[in-house]
Order: sequence, then structure tokens, then C-alpha cells
Amino acid sequence: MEDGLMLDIQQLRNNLPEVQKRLAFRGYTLDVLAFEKLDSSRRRVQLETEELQAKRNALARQIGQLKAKGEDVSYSMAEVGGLAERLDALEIELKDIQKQMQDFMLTVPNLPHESVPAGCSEADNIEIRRVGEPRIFEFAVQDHVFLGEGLSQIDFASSAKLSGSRFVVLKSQIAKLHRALAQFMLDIHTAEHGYTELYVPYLVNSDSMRGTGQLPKFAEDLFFAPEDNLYLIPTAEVPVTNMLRDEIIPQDLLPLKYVAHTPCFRREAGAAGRDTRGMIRQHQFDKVELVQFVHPEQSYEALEELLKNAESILQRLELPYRVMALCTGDMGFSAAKTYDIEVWLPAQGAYREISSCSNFESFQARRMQARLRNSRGKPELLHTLNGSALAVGRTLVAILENYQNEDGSISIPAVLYRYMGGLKKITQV
RNA sequence: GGAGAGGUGCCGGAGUGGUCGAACGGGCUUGACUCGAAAUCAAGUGUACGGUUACCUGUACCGUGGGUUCGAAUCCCACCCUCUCCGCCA
Repeated sequence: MEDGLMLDIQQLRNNLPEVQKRLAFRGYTLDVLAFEKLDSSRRRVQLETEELQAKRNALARQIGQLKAKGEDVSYSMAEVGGLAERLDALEIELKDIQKQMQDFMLTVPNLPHESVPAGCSEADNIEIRRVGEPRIFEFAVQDHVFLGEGLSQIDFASSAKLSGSRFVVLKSQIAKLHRALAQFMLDIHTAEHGYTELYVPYLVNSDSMRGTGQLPKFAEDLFFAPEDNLYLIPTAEVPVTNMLRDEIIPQDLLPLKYVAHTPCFRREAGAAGRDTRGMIRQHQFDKVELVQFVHPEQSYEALEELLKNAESILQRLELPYRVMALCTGDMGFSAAKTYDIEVWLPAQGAYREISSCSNFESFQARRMQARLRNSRGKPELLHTLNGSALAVGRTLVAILENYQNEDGSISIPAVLYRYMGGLKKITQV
């Protein structure tokens, strides 16, 4: 009758104080009173509506039987007629309450997993590990913009002319390196980590955006084509995860592991003035995304695996990085637990996010009605996870900066030689 | 984009106003037969939400959304999708 909600509404009914407490950890105040009020009126109206519907159905059946026997139906007709007005009103009221309840539930974020550190901002995130030593440069390091423009292979003047700010034109060997990175990542995940490659639509409908939680809350972050009622995907998570929307799959098919390379489109509406220089924050960027559908009991193991899969790309590229466990206050709306991977950018002298790996538990699955058939033969919500592995544009930036040479050329990581036709260094062309 | 056909349960496929949550066939599950299997026979086999939560029971759902009716899978309207032919095109 109504779309899947986000948190389990039963859990709210039965355990409201507990839910409120856990949401408070991530800085969300659950309006308990509003919920209770809404739910009690829902109960009252739903009961009365269904009672009247049952009565109407019984009378309608009776009329059919009487007519078949050629008997008089005027009494039953009159009786059912008396129900109509009240029933109409109730059905409208019920629909309205259900809409309100859904709107309410859609704005409630996921419950953080117990292992998530408490905190209210980025500053409270916890560093899990650091891998690789930042290189010590014997010359003044340059950022990727300086390097790329110096090599005449990154062209912001052209992209600004074509599209405006937060876009880029890549040329020649840097364009090829960008392509090489995506190929390399796909090859590793399919050949070594057991993911199935998918090619997916970059434009999706609003049901899909709702399924993964981009809508209704984050509409202002999306590019939208109103003529066709389609949205440009902000991540491959959207089309890939929605593959299982409204599906019930046999549990022995799990886990399902997919990888997709897509462009991602984001309006970056809330990011005015941030990272305006260079390729760090763009309206369009490429990403290789991992998505897993798993049995609920396996989702935290799967999260560790997915994280390792993403890390392995950085290790093979020999880029220094660290893994952060996001605190309750810094996690995304839909996540129960999130690790960020941050890569070292020498020109910024800082670690910057290059991947985000999350377990959504049943949060997305409930919205999408993505289920497995359990050993008792009953449908049960499955768990979804995803993570970037990696953001291609930011990986490119990391390589340009970490592999720069004093003469402005860029060495190429050894694992990419074969993707670059044997080229070992990017130079002026 | 134009013309036509069609969208029903896990699959195939009936159903054109009442007793249809849906015939029939297949599949699947369980039981019987069997040393076991096949074949055969019998029973069962949708989802969501709600009430009670042991059993049980109510409502809704036959592409989606509206409408007509006491009553709609069945009639009307709009939209979406699929197939065939034509046109166009990477």
C-alpha cells in the first residue's frame, strides 16, 4: 500500500526511546511526539476504514447473490449507500495520514552501527590505519593544475568555455592515463575480487533516486531533465543498487557483487567556494563503484572486504593513504557505518577523500523492497553496501602530484605501463 | 516519430461487471509408493499493511495513476513499458 519506509516502522513503534537515543548519537532529534500522534491516528483511521470496507464488500457480495436469485436488492442497496460518504471521507483521511507518515519516515536517517565512533563532526572521525609513506620531495612540489597545464594536457580554459566552472578537458597522455585508471580498476575488481562488471544507464527515474535515498531530501544536488523526468546519476550506486528494487532473490545467489564505471554528475550546490581550483570537486567525474547485496548476517564482513578491495587499488598504485572510520555525526544519511579512504596530496600537504565505503544494512533495501527468500521460504530484507574504488578524477590528481618530477613531467605507476602502451613518463607533447 | 498488438501469480496461459487472489498446465515444497530414483497419487505453494500475535482474521494489490459502479482483473480516461511493421539514426 505504501512505499517502503526507511527505518523499520515496527522498531519505532516498539522501541521508540531506544531509536531516539541511537539517532541522537548522530545529531538527529527524532520528533517522538509527532510520530506517536501520527501513528495513533493512523491506527484509528485505518481500523475504521478497513471495517467499513469489509462491510461494504459483504453487502456488495450479498447484492450479487440476491440478483442472481432474482430477489429484491433495494434494502441492501440502501444500506451500502449509507456507508459511502463516511467511507470516502475515511479513505481520503487515511491516504493523507499515510502520506504524512511516509514523509516523516523518509526524513529519518539510518541508525548508526554500535561500532561507529560517537562524534559530531569530521574532527571526531577515527584514523584506522595509514598505509604508505608520503614521498619527500627535494624540490618545490606543484599542484595538479600547475603540472597539467604546464604539460598542456589539462585545459580548464576550454572546459570553462564549453560548460562553465567545475568541468575539465583532458588531453593526450593525461586523458589516456585517466582512461587507463578506470580500465585498471575494473580489471582488478573483476579478475581478482570477484565482481561482475555492469554497464548501466546514466539517466534514471525518480523511483530509482528514491530507492537509494537521493530523493526526496537531496534533490538540489542532482541534475534533472524535466522534459523527460530523468535525473543524471550522482554515482553508479543509484542504477546498480536499484537493479534489485522490488525483487525477491533466492538467498543462495548472495552475495551479489557488482562493479560499474560511470560518470557521476553533481550540482555541488552546497559547496560554493570549496575546492574551486582544479579537479578535486567537479560537476562531472568518473568513478568505479563497487556494490554488494548480501545476507544480513554477513554485511559487516562484507564491508571490511569491500574496504580492502578499494584499498588494494591504492596499494597497487603505490599511493599513500589512510583509512578513517566516520563518526556518527559525519556519516551520510543512509549509512549505518562508513569508512573513508583518504589519499595523500603533496601539494595540499593533506589527506583527501578518494573513496567512501558504506554499509546501509536494510535501510536502502527497505525503501527498495529488495529482498531475499530465507531458509523458511519467507521474504526478508537484504543488506546493501557500496564504495568507490576509486574516484577516477581524484586518483588522477593523486598520481600527478605524487609522481611529479622536478622537470614537470609525471612518472607513471608501474602497474599502469601496460595500459599506457608501455609509456613510463608523461612529458610535454 | 507513425500504424497495429499486448501488459494477469515463479513460468506458460484462461478470465470482458458479482461467488476471482484469480481456472488450467508446468515448476517448486511436503507426504505416500520405492532399497533409491523415475513415473504415479495426495496436499500445499503470492506480496504488502493492519488487528491478534497461538491459532486466526481484515484490507489492498491482475503495468502505473485517476474515473464510472452497490460491486472492476474485467468498462472509461491518461500515462509507462514490451512486441511487430514503417520512418529515422550512433
